[in-house]
Amino acid sequence: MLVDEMKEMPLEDDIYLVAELYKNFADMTRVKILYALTISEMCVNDLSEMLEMSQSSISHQLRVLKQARLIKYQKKGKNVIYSLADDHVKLLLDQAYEHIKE
Amino acid sequence: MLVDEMKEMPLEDDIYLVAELYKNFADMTRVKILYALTISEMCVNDLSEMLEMSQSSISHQLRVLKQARLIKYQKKGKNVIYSLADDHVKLLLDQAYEHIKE
DNA sequence: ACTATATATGAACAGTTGTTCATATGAAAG
DNA sequence: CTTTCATATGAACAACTGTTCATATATAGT
Repeated sequence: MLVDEMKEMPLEDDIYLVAELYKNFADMTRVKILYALTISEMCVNDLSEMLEMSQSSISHQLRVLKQARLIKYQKKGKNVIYSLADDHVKLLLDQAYEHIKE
Repeated sequence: MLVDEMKEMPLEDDIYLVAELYKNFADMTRVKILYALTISEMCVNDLSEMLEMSQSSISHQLRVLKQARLIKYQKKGKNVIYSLADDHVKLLLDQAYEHIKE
């Protein structure tokens, strides 16, 4: 038995944060965007074409992911290049992928 | 560079499953239930009291988690004892916890 | 300054979700 | 077999979410 095994509930605030984090992954469009960005950083239009979805829809969802700090962006001329905020994001995707493939 | 690094989008169906999986974790009540069950298996009334929520609400959410195969149950007299389906579930919780604590 | 291109944003709307309330089911005890 | 306790379920409703459409902002090129 591991010493650090959990035997108590986490704090309400932490549970809130966990649920909020997972909400970002609870929609196909956002998961697609995140997967796309694991392949390569991309501008809004690239994402829009690659995922065959309206620019507006992509843009709205990018805002959600941005606010959750799962992605970051950098302006380049007329474009805005989005990329994953860190490796943790891919880890979360991979973990889910493993789960559904078991 | 890792050999198995992803350079393609997963299939639409797999993305759907990933999003569906994460939906289960995208609600505080369900996350609370799952955390509670990492501590110990429990009947509906235990959960209801522990989380200070109505029996009906807990029962509805247990159904969702059951359908997602994240929990299993076993009847014991008048009670129904719920427990986590497998270790993977705790892993998914832990991963999120790490993320919010970084 | 004007035009074209890229992105962001707000309102509106439909679809989904989580809770409550009332009630049903089911099992055990008397 | 009736009562009690534990759980499940359905309808109703409010809140939330994701898309579309229209429009705003911003940058680059002419």
